[in-house]
Amino acid sequence: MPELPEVETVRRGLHQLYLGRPLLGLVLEGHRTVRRHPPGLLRQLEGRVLEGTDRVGKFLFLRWSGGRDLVVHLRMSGQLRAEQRGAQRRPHTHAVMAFDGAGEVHFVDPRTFGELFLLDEARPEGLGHLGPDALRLSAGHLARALDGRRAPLKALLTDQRVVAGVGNIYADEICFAARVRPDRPAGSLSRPAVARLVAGTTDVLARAIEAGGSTLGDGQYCDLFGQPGSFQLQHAVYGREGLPCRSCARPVARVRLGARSSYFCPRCQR
DNA sequence: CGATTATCCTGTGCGC
DNA sequence: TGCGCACAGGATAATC
Repeated sequence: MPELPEVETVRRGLHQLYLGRPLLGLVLEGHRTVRRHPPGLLRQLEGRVLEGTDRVGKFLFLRWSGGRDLVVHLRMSGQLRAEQRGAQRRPHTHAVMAFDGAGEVHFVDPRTFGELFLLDEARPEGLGHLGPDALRLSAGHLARALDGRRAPLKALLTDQRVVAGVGNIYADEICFAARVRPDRPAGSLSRPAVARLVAGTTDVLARAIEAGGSTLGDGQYCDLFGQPGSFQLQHAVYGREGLPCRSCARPVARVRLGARSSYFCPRCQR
């Protein structure tokens, strides 16, 4: 599932392929992909030049000449794929952006949770609720966010208002790196544990970006070119229930937090 | 207010 | 073989 490292990998691909290219056309199919404002507003992007790309958490930004930002969120099953001009659309293709001299980008999303929207037109509040991007997380901010909270640590690590970009997979990997159980009450963490979480966040996400993200067995995530990531090969705990901990060889445990599976090493993580 | 649960959706893989 | 169902999970609305 696309989390920060996967979205960053896609962003870099878009930047590499399409920066400086004019958008010839943007075609939408279906009614769910643009839902924060009238879909027709996207037509104002046609003819504009892609001047930059950005990312906050799992939100991807395409910045266009004239000062418009198209926001893309892949949610769980969304993909952006680079295609040749006029390429056949695979199933669940909901948007096609054609670039002058650079082929097309297809937005493919079987579960239709993903979305596109123009930043200025977004309702209700835009993206102002997002916490700091996970790569810019500070110990002070995290300590304040966790202070006094009884909810499981992982619930706050995956709360985009606390820190933007961490989802179910990387929250488990970060907790392992910090040697803290994901089900610990958030407010019970010591100051050193919070510091380890911040360091673990930076380290895990940076290594995951380096590896092109994680592609699980379902093959849901791939980059613009259809290539899977390889960070799953380095996962310490996620998806490894019963397998030996890479550090102490004890079996990795799985618990459910909320409705999500969470993996941890009962010995290495307290 | 904080914490939990339901909702959106489809492909996949499992048990019976 | 086929059917039903649990599961995967990001963000947000609803509810406790």
